[in-house]
Amino acid sequence: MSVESSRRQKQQAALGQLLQLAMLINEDMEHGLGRVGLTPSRATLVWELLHLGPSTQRVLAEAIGVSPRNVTGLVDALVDTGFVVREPHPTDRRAALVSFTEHGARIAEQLKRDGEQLADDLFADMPDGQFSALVKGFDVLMARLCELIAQAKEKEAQR
Amino acid sequence: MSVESSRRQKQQAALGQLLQLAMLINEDMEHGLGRVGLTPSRATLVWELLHLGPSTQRVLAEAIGVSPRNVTGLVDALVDTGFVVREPHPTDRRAALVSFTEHGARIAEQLKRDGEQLADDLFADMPDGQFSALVKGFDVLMARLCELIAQAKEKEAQR
DNA sequence: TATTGTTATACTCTATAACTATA
DNA sequence: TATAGTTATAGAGTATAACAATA
Repeated sequence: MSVESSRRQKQQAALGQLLQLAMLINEDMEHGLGRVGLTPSRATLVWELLHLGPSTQRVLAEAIGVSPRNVTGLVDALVDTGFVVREPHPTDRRAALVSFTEHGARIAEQLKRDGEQLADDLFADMPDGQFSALVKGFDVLMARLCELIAQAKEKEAQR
Repeated sequence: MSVESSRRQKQQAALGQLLQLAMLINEDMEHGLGRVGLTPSRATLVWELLHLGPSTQRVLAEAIGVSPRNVTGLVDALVDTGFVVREPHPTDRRAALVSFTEHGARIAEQLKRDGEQLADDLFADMPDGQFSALVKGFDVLMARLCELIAQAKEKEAQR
């Protein structure tokens, strides 16, 4: 077995680990969401609403990258479960402004704290040097990945 | 701003980066799957079938972690699109053996090669030292995460 | 009696297209 | 004419429960 093939195998193991890590974190977060009565998609909307403030569904659709029709369903569900309300837009009678109920605002803040807690749980015990090396690796991977995606898009556009 | 709070912020940024990295990789893979006519769930079944060889639906259900009913739908779809066939089980007349068509086997092998290619694209340019540090970070994170999940499970079991 | 896979039913997320009310 | 959000329709993934055929 050559040195190159060994590195290859390590690279595949690394990709596998990265994917598994992501899967486990997602499952963990999803589990936490379920405990407060949110699904991942609804939580994404709640998250955006926390950062945007009261917004039209159109704005929310663009923020979370789904169709306007889809947002109707997510907002319907969040209204039914008491997280948000639709209010009339002050100047545009076609539009509705989505904003938090008290309960929704409380849960949104809790999601924020939960995220902070998770980051702390994952990284707090890591020595500074190891942590910086990991972040540096993330940076490099992200840059490389964006490069790959841009290349792929270019190729597709040529067709 | 204290040193501690700065580290906190970096930790959150790191978690955000990890999640975004995972999201981008998943989107990229999903895009590739779409090009060969597979959805993520169906591809997971194809992937398991590649590693298990011809299997009953029950075995597949446990391998991919979904209900037997769900596997029925996935196999139906993969039969309709020409990736797999159901064959009678040689000794158990209740069960069906799912196995690849020629086309399915070819695509499954291609998925494997695509994964290898992606790992190469992502990591090949990384110096050995940086790569090892990154893998070490993944190891530590994975261990920490499994610890956290185990703790959470224990707490839930107490209720 | 237990197991394999099905039918029946339901919920979530997603999309496009056609339509209504309003700009 | 364009935009905001809806109804209508469709497809994918997921689940539980009841039931068939077979072990």
